[in-house]
Amino acid sequence: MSDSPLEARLSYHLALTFSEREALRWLERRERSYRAGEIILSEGQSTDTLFIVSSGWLHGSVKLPSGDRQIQRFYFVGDITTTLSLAWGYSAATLQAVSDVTLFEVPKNVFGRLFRSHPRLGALLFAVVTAEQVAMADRLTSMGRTDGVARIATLLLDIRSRLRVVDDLRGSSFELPLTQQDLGDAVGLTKTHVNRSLKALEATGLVERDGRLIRITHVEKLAELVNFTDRHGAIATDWLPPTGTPEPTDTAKQ
Amino acid sequence: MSDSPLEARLSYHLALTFSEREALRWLERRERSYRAGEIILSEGQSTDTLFIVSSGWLHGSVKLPSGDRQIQRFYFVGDITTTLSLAWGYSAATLQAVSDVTLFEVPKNVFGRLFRSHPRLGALLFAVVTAEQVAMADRLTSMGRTDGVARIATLLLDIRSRLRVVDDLRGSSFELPLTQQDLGDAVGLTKTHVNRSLKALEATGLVERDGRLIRITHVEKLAELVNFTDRHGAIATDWLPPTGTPEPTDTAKQ
DNA sequence: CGCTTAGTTGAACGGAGTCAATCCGCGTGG
DNA sequence: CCACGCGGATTGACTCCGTTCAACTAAGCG
Repeated sequence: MSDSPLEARLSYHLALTFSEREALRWLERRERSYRAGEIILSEGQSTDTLFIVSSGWLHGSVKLPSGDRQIQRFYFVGDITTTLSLAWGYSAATLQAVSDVTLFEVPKNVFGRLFRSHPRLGALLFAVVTAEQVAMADRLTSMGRTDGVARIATLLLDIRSRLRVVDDLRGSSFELPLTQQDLGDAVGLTKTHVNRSLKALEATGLVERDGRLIRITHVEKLAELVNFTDRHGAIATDWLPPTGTPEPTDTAKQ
Repeated sequence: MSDSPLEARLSYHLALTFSEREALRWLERRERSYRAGEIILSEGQSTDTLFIVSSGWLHGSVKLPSGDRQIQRFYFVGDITTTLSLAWGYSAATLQAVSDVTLFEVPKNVFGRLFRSHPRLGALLFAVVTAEQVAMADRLTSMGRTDGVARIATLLLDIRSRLRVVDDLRGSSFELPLTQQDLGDAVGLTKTHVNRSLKALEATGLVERDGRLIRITHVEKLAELVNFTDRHGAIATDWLPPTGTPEPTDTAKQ
């Protein structure tokens, strides 16, 4: 009965009330599917909807005048693409499907109402974005201060930990429907060097590859080697406000 | 009467109600000052407070096992350091004062209550963080896909546009109390190469330096040259929920 | 089966790092 | 008022990681 991705994501952090769960499901009404590789939204394109990932995964990227591309972030099941366009009337990046995906389209104003009807959810969503920001800061650190091998390793670990949450992920291997060019665009390397870095990673014995299948044989060891911290675990919720809405008379004080 | 930095920041996007303004001021009660260079909070240190920047600016950084440092982001007047510790019980980075600063300390749960008493502010804060995330994605792109000169130029443009908001910033020059090592730690370069990049920038005639004073003589031209977009302007607010709190009976629907 | 896209590999180049000396501004103590 | 000390800015020489350019191979597909 409850296959709501967003609900699942938030429930991971906190036990939701019936009312809250219902409100989340309310967001997930307009559904649409895309094929792997399809472009859902282009950079600069005007839009007033957000997307909640229902299945599959995708990425947001930008193109530079030089022709280079930077993949800024990946979106997995339960993620909301608020980054792209909530703050403006247009999208700050191109959203493209990595695998076949199903998305819920949420008008921004519907999303906005959620903050009013369910303040606790609003606060929780805020915290989730905050955690994402830290994850992005990690990537920044990775790109700014580590070499090719470490960048690739970090990316693989990160993707793995995201896929783990939803997909079955039996064993330690997972499918990576990304081109080496894509990997390079994500971590700031040339496809050529991505290839060499992958080879080097394999040589350490910590990672195995078979076509699009990646297997990290010693997750802990690799994580320590490249100083990786998983930012996708549970977040603190002790500071959240109580459920429901306060008395209408309760304005500022309290 | 209204020298509340957070209020000023949010008012920039939206006309606030009296009640909302009062609620924001309520956050800014515990004030504390630090000298330039002082460390306010260390990476990993446990804490349950957030900081609102009242005056001056600071940065958040992490240290790598290799000894390298990465400055992940700068905080200016009106910024809230939710990134650092809202989602966990400890800080994800080290917070250090760049200039002399004054900060308001806000307990996380007090911050949380704001979402309940003033949902619209909650949504607005959400949007602000979203915009910050896009700004950080820009930095990622800059570091992943551009050379030293462009990275430094982008950083200077970004800092300038942030300082512009609050400081007087008469003319086009501003003081940059950052070491070349700091600049390097921010954009992923060696201090040596930062120096060379700065020299190269000066050679273009678009930037002038005099000690710690930076002057960008042709902002537009430089911005276009390095493909810089200012993400700190006004954000869309048309999707925000109405002011105040809804009827207590109004739970999920609507 | 030919075509096209992605993965590999080699060789040479170059941006950025490393190492290290020198310069400079400035505060301090004498 | 001046010598000294120190952190930061500069600059030079050399090295190296990652890019470029360019084959060449493997894999999917109509």
